Amino acid sequence: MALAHALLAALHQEPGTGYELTRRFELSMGNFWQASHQQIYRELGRMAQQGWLELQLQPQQGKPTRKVYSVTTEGLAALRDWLQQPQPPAVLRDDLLVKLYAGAENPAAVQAELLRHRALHADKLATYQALAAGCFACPQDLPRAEQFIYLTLRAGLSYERQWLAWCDETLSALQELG
Amino acid sequence: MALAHALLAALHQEPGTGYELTRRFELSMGNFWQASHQQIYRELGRMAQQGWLELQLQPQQGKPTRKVYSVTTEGLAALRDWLQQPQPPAVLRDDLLVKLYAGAENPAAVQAELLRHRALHADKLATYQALAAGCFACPQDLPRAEQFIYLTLRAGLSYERQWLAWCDETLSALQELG
DNA sequence: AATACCATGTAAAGAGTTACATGATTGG
DNA sequence: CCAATCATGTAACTCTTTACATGGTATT
Repeated sequence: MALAHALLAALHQEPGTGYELTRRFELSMGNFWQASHQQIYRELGRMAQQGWLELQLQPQQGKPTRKVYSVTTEGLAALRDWLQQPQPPAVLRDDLLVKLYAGAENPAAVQAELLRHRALHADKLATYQALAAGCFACPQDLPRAEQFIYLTLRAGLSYERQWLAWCDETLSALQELG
Repeated sequence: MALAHALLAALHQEPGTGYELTRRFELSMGNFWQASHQQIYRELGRMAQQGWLELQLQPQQGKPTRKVYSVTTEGLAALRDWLQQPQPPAVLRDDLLVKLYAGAENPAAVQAELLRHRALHADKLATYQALAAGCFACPQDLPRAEQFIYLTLRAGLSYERQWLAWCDETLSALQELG
């Protein structure tokens, strides 16, 4: 049920529609949680039924009615309750490392894939750095709640930097292996 | 279908039973792939039906028959084929970061959870370091295929070291936030 | 006597992915 | 005119988790 809690956290920060949440899960939250619009719409429906969210309809001309969700008192209580429950660390399931494990079968293919991933991580890192320099230029001046959000961005930076460094280290090890 | 490929990689390194694979997925491979025994037994059955694995039965007295799986020529071909196909980087879905995102609702709870995770990461790091010092003391003397496996262990080390450092950094940021 | 380990599975529920589907508006 | 963006959803499928189930052996 963690998608539900991620949605609670997002909607508690600011109410929004399924579509907007999909965007947010691609940008700021996408850093540590990924969800497709199908998942989000389904989950929002469930959560509204459960009483965690309330729905405000905003009809528009020529467009589907906007369904703006916001967190109810029960929803906030559920979020607070969940914050106190210990959770195991995220599980890692990484194709690239499976490939490296069997890398002796085709070192060139693995090397190519490492280079590709290196580029993807470098891109993400650049995106996060731009975000940090832009919206979070002076973190100590931010409202309190946003300082916590800034700390999640720092996690993204640290995560991408680590993979980038590991790709480089591994590529040179492969060079030496020949 | 990536569990299938992780199993191919594991069984290509050395044939084994579902139970043994479950152990291996807890130890060396658990570093980058996690799978429960239920998943593993089911997937092994499917893969055998598909012709990727062959099965050798070793009856035992007083115990269930051991079912030792090994990779067939088709299985190896499937693994080699998969090695060449580009794959997106692993997705991260981390409860802890969702909690931090909503951390303003209960900073103390988040701090406690960070400390708990810090300890878990420190434990894992120690386990990997012991493995590196033990089985992989002289990596350059290892057989070629195991040098690739060693590189996946280095990923685990890097990953845990990064989370540990991030936990520390974030904990001191929380101190300052008060 | 109890716990842990070996060794295998089934069933059901929950979460996530992929494909399909619609229709207006805006920018190049 | 085509592609992208806004905005919503359904259906089918796959993958993962949790719970249930059995039974012998070894250790404390």
